[in-house]
Amino acid sequence: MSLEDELYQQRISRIAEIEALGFEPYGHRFDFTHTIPQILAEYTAKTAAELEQRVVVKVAGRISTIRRMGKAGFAHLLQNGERLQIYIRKDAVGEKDFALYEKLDLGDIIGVEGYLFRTRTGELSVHAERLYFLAKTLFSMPEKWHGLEDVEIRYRQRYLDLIANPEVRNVFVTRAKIVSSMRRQLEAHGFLEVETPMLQPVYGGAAARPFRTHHNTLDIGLYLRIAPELYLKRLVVGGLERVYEINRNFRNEGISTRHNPEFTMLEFYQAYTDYLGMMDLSEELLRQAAIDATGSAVVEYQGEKIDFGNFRRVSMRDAVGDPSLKGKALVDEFERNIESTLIQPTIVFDYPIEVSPLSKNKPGDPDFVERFEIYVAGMEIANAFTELNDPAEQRRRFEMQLALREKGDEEAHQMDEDYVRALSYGMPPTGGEGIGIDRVTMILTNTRSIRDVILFPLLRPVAQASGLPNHEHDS
RNA sequence: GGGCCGGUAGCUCAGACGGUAGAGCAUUUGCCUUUUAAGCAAAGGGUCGCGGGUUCGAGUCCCGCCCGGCUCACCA
Repeated sequence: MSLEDELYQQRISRIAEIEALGFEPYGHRFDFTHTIPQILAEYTAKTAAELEQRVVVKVAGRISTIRRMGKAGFAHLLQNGERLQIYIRKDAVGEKDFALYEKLDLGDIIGVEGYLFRTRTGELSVHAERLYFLAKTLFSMPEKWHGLEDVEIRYRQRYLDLIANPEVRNVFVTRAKIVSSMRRQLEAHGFLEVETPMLQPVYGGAAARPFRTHHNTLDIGLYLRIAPELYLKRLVVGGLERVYEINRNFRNEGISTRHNPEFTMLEFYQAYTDYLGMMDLSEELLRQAAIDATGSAVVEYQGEKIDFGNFRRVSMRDAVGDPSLKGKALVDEFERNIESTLIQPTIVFDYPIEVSPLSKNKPGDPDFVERFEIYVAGMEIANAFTELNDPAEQRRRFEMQLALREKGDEEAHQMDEDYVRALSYGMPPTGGEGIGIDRVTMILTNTRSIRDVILFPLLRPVAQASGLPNHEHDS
């Protein structure tokens, strides 16, 4: 028998032993008096003498360490990323509960009732008077010193990563703070949160290859959206003058430390402003999100201090510094040599018209449009423009894209007749922007890989895990 | 897709030159009523990612494949 089977069988048989003692191996509701973080926050400052007026508590958590010493012992319970020590002695908990204690495994989830005290070495602990059994673990937990290091297991079994590595938990707590900060701020500015289709008959709003799927009852092909943009602007036409959506986009392209096939985008649209208005708003949003997520507008990323309170604004032409370059060549040069050098928050504005089919022309400068992107730590984190609201011009732009598609550009935009029709009813002048939530989270949590800010990043399934056949020519 | 690196016990890792697979933690048994990487004593535990090849002999060398990481290309 392999060790893994042996450990498993051991724990299966322990379930029967726990039942024989009169406990359920998988408990029901447990009414705790405090969470472990609450106890630590409330009582860490109390001295041993102050705790002599007994504070009785009921707490629950997962056993993360255990030290048995004959007729007594210590353990640490882990809850919400924090640990509290418990002290169990036979004469305090009684025969039955002590027999349970002797059968506990690392990773089991238990409840403890008892009073707070400080040990000889001063650690705040619960002096147990009663134990409750809440859930059995059948597998052994990652090692206590090094945690879980195997990157593949960390991503495939994220729950183990979250148990073993407290800093991972913090990344996702910070991510949630960023999202809620954005929501709070946009709502304060009068934006309405909406949801638009993920399944789209025509995909648009970005240059990317899509995922394809099929609806059985309608018997039609559909695309997973690459962006919500064209739907959000239909809503602006409809009079929802400030709208935003925070949701997933899907792009059928490469995977890297900065790219996951599904990723989270914040898009927002504001009627009667332009890209300059979007610049001001995005500086404010990002600065405040940094403060709400980390406590400061200045954050450290990979050894660099990045100041979200101070954005530089530079035109793409000035950033590249070569007046002879135009169109795609200008963008190529920018992406090749300039982008990675933009560490501090930088707004790069005025893009060539060729690469910007949804942006409004720059008055007096027919080769350029009113568009900007924001770069931080060498990464693009936002893309914004004054929205093109002239339906005839929009149709010409789509036609330019179709010409590119004819020449084999798989990422060129599709014609969207329904969108042109919507614009034909009149869309007010509008500024719009998309902010990549995953990348902002990377910077604000000081992580190098996008997989570390996505709970379940896409990995190749192991063995039989995929339920679908692979289609060789499905692109 | 290309290049580089990795996959050895449940976890974290060692294994020159090819010569009977190791450590710590975890597990099991015994002792231990304020320990905290608890301690002491003993024990069990491995298709060395998978498949071929070379060899008297392969964790180690060669070939192919699988999975992952970094990186380049594409992209946000």
